Amino acid sequence: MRADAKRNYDNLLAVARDVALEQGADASLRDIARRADVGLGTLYRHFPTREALFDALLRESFDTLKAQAEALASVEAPDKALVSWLRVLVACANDYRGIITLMVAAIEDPSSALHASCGTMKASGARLLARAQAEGVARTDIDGADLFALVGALAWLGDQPALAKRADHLFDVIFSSILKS
Amino acid sequence: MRADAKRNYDNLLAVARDVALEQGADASLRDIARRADVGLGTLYRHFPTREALFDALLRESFDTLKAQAEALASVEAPDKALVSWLRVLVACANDYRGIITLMVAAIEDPSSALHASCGTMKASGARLLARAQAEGVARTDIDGADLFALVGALAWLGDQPALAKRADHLFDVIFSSILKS
DNA sequence: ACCTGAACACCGTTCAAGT
DNA sequence: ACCTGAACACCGTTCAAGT
Repeated sequence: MRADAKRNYDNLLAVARDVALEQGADASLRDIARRADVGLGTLYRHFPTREALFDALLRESFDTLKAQAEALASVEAPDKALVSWLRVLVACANDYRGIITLMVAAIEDPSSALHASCGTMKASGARLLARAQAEGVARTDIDGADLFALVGALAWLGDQPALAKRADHLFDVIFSSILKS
Repeated sequence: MRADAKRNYDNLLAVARDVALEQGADASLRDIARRADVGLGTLYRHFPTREALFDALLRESFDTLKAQAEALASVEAPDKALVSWLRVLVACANDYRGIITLMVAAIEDPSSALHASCGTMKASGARLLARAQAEGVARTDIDGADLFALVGALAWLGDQPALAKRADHLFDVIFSSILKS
């Protein structure tokens, strides 16, 4: 990548982070380009879709979550491992209001730039769930897809100003019933 | 209301229903006016906000739900009454994809045209929940606001194409843990 | 009273023209 | 290679002008 292109890319990402943190996942791309002092086409060149932009914004979080899932799978008690990992996942989704909707849509859309990352998250969760189930500490009538859906629902709660304050409590309500330890 | 105005109102509502059933709660108002062969200002005259339009579209459902809640409160077993009423509420919300987001926002916004209706729904649910709790068949660590939030989360699941098929199952998972019958 | 549609200030997305 | 911004086809919302 040419030096000026690299500079634009980094600047764009930094500005997008600021804007998206305050305006959420459907922030105006035009506004981002404007604040980054860059032509709109430059934004589209670096991030052909909104999903590509958010995948870049969440890159670190996704990588960390994947590593954490692997680490937790061997050390912690299976129920604690699952719940604490899910808590982090939901928190990451809540960083960008509305991103969870893009993420769930990405699951069934292989052409989405978020598809791979979301597949990884889903698989990591499914593994932690399977271990908890195998050890008899999680109910067995849900699977990895159900778990991802529940994460989506809880992240959505955290995105709604009117409901956000209940999100943590409802997380406990729901997972206390899924785990039977 | 003048005869021509009444005709416009009814027509607008009918067209809006069709469009919203297929496009969801953020259907284009311009498109609705266009399909109703009416000026955009006429739509705004009859329905000053999107919320006002959807409150009108959901009027019957809201009234029916309120009546059902009252009827169920005296005949059915408290746990069955609660769950079956909630199922209908979620189904109504799922009629218009995305309407649940407007509804939850309306709770904390007294100026929303959906505020009253949502308050009524929340109160109806809270009453059924309180009865179930009083009779010892529902866990007591959630309140009416939590219940409404759970309904929102489940309705949101039903709105997501990638998750909708799991919504019914997760409804059961969640409420089987809230009711202890 | 009621209706119309132009006007305004925004979007997302594309692409010819520039360096 | 990369960048720019005008162009296009849309929005929601308001409001002067018409009947």
